[in-house]
Amino acid sequence: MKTYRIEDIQILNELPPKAKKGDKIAIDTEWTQMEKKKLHRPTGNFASLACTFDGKVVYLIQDSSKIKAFLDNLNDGVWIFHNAKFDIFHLRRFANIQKRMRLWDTMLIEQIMYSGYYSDFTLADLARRRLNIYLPKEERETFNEASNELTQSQLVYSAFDVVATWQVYKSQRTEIDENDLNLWKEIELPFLWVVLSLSGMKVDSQAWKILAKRNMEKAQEYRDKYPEMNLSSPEQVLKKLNELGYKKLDSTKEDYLKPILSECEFAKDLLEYRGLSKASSTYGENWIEDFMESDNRIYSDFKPIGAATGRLSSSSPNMENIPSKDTKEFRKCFIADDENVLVDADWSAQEPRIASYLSQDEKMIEIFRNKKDIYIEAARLMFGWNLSKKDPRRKELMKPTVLGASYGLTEYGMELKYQIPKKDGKRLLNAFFDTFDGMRRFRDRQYKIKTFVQTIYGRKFWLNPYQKGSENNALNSPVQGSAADALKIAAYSFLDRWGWADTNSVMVNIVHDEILIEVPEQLKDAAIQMLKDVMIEVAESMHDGIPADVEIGFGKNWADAHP
DNA sequence: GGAGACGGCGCC
DNA sequence: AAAGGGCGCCGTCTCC
Repeated sequence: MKTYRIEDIQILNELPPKAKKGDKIAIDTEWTQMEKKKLHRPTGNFASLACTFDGKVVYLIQDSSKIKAFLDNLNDGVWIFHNAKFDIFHLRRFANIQKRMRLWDTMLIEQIMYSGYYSDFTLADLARRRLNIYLPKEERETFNEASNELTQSQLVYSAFDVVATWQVYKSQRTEIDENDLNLWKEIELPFLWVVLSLSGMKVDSQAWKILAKRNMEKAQEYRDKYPEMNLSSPEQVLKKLNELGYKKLDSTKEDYLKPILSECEFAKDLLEYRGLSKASSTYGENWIEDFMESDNRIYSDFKPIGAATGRLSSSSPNMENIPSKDTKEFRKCFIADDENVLVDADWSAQEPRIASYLSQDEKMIEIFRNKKDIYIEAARLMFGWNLSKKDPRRKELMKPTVLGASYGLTEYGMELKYQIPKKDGKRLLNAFFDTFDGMRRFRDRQYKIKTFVQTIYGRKFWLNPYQKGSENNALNSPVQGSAADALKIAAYSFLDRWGWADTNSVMVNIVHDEILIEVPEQLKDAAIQMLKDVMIEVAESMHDGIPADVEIGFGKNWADAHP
């Protein structure tokens, strides 16, 4: 593997020339003293901005007052970044950058082309794979500790980075096919601007801290009850359970302990403790201290392609796993500003609808066309049951069966996860695939694929047939990924229709199939109507012939707004 | 004292 | 023999 040499490039410490339409310009920035876990927030200091038109001559400035002029000169060209979200967010601290479609992101494009095939998409990974060039990691890691002024060696390496980005672009451009290019232009590129526009969610920090304190104290009571051991240590917990006579347990996770809860006080205490411990550690005081900003809002770092399926992910903090099932207390802490309300919309039974489209299962499609509840109707067709919406069998048996059918759930999983006896689980799954035989054919067809599978809009997921779980990936990725495609299109379309804002848009959170916006109270009804319309239109144009349904609500906090 | 693996668990 | 997909974050434990 090669490394770049200084004599391969020329560094000019001046503004770039005026770009012409059609110029392809790689751009890269460097920042010093960035706070870890806050790379997505305005921390650190500007160090350099570099670009190259040809992979040889690099224009590089270190004076932040020249950023605007630098970018103005590049305006007519196509901008190439590796992880544009980062550079654009930080450049916006110095220059107004409007959403533009003349943009290429080597990271997102590589993810579009190779999700599932590779798991690492750093610039160094791409340079290694595509260019056979080694970008030294050591130098890259010196930027954080650096003082504001970069050393000569750091400047050279930042120039190498922008050259690598340009060369990776060239390599991708010759290889990318029409399908992947469309995904970029129609879905990921527009959605990138949504992520850059997101506002944070406002948090009632007082309420959160009271909650955190209570959970901490309750967790402490359990620690005091078992002073001889550490309840947070699975190893010690397993030892204790063995002493109590539960010798064949090989895990202490909740699923394995549920069967013994009625007879074992320790197991019961342990699970109580775990819940409180999780709440007070992951969602404790630190959460506020670490992430709440001076405007009382929380700004998460959303990765546009966070999962190989195409889903987003969220971190620092993760806004996708705030507790909601056992208690609404946490989501009550996410609030709207005084004159505003939160509007919260999610697609109902989104994944079963997508599965019915992909499989073209006639009976499932019929149920959705008749606007019926999929779980109730499946029970009727499978067993002749006549369930009400509140019948526990709907939630406890039918939901796992219908949803699990697109994941590859087995009767063993059903027993472990839902305490459904294996015999009954087997019966449920058999009845499901007997009744919905299109789904069985779809499943069996997907299971045979060994190369890649695609979403409705063509997003690829590369399979590794030698990897455990590959068959289920083939089954589930098109379903999960199509849902992600719809989400991205809907989020962009809504903002486009509502009125675009480059930063601090009305959109405040996105959770897989759920979109949250915060709007002035008097615009609430219009927002509800528009968001619902857009989400239904987008879903129905994707799964053509199958109606979509959106549940939408509003309120002063997230819990009340959630339908 | 930090990195990384692991067990565990929050959400969709 | 194993036994549902996708994430990110916590504490523990081990290693250096």
